[in-house]
Amino acid sequence: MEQPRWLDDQEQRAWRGYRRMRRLLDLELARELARDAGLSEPDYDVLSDLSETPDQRLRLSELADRMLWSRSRLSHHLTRMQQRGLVTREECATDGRGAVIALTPEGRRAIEAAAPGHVAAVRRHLIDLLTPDEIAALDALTHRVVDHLTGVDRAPR
Amino acid sequence: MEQPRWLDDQEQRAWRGYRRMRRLLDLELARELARDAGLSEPDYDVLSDLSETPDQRLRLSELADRMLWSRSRLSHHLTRMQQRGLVTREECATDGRGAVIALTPEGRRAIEAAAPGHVAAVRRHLIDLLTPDEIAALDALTHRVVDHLTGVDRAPR
DNA sequence: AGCCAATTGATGACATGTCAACCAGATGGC
DNA sequence: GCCATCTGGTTGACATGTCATCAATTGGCT
Repeated sequence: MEQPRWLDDQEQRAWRGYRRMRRLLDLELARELARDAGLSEPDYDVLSDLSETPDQRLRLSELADRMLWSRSRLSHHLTRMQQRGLVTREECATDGRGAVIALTPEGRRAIEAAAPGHVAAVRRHLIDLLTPDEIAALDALTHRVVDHLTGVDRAPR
Repeated sequence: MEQPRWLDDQEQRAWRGYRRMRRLLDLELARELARDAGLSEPDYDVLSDLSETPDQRLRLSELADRMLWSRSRLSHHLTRMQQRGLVTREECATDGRGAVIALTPEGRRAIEAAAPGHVAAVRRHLIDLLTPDEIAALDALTHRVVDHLTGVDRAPR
């Protein structure tokens, strides 16, 4: 922390823009999702990830890793979703400790009902506002940052 | 929601990359901030916005608007920060209902101690990983989305 | 086989965020 | 000047997220 290298104007604008977009986009997507489908974004993410697996079911840890959630958070959230009948917990055949999370028919119905509207909202408020170049840039840049951040964990630092 | 126009591969990658970056970057910045300065990101944001005003003080609503927070959230958070001695609430001279939030010397010390490290982290994990073109693209694109989202509120829809 | 460290997932205590209800002070019409 | 209404901010109840801890298993090692 010798001499701070502050952000220049351009960098500052990009950083602030990012944070502002982040917040507003989140609010709007969450609002529409709740209004149109009765789901929160976390609900949607869980259902979405589950529905993408071949068997509609995943080990809790596997799901948590994909979502970048702590097991604790996921466990808590699942008990809530379970009470609403969206998912179930099953025993794991190969590991006595394990919990296998499965989509219920109701959960499947919920995600199928929610998805088109949600995708449309993502388009309306983000994707369709960008040029192809910008989408490509976003793809490249975000993945570079992600790679860096996941690399950091392994590195000794 | 007639026929959903799904995201194509490129769009999908950009969208997922964005969400992943969002999450990882947040975790890492929050982690370093807590470790190095004993502040949460919300703490930092409040202190930062306050410290940027000429007088180190702002009306609660004004602050809430800048931060895109609800008044309620800000009020709750301020009582916590107040208990830690980082900010104070003062009466407003021109409006008997009003609350003016001011940085304490301690709050000022906290933000000044935290800022260099935080900026460095933002550089290390984001800004310095991007090309100038990408930073410019990020600036342009985020502001376009922000403008769209803030315009939406006014529009009848 | 038997032991022990590591892993899985659940749980309780607590921090944080949201929502609706509320109160006091401001405002505007009459 | 008075009342209805609006606005700024606070509050309490509740939803959600984090953290530390715990019990049950597992798996490596001898």
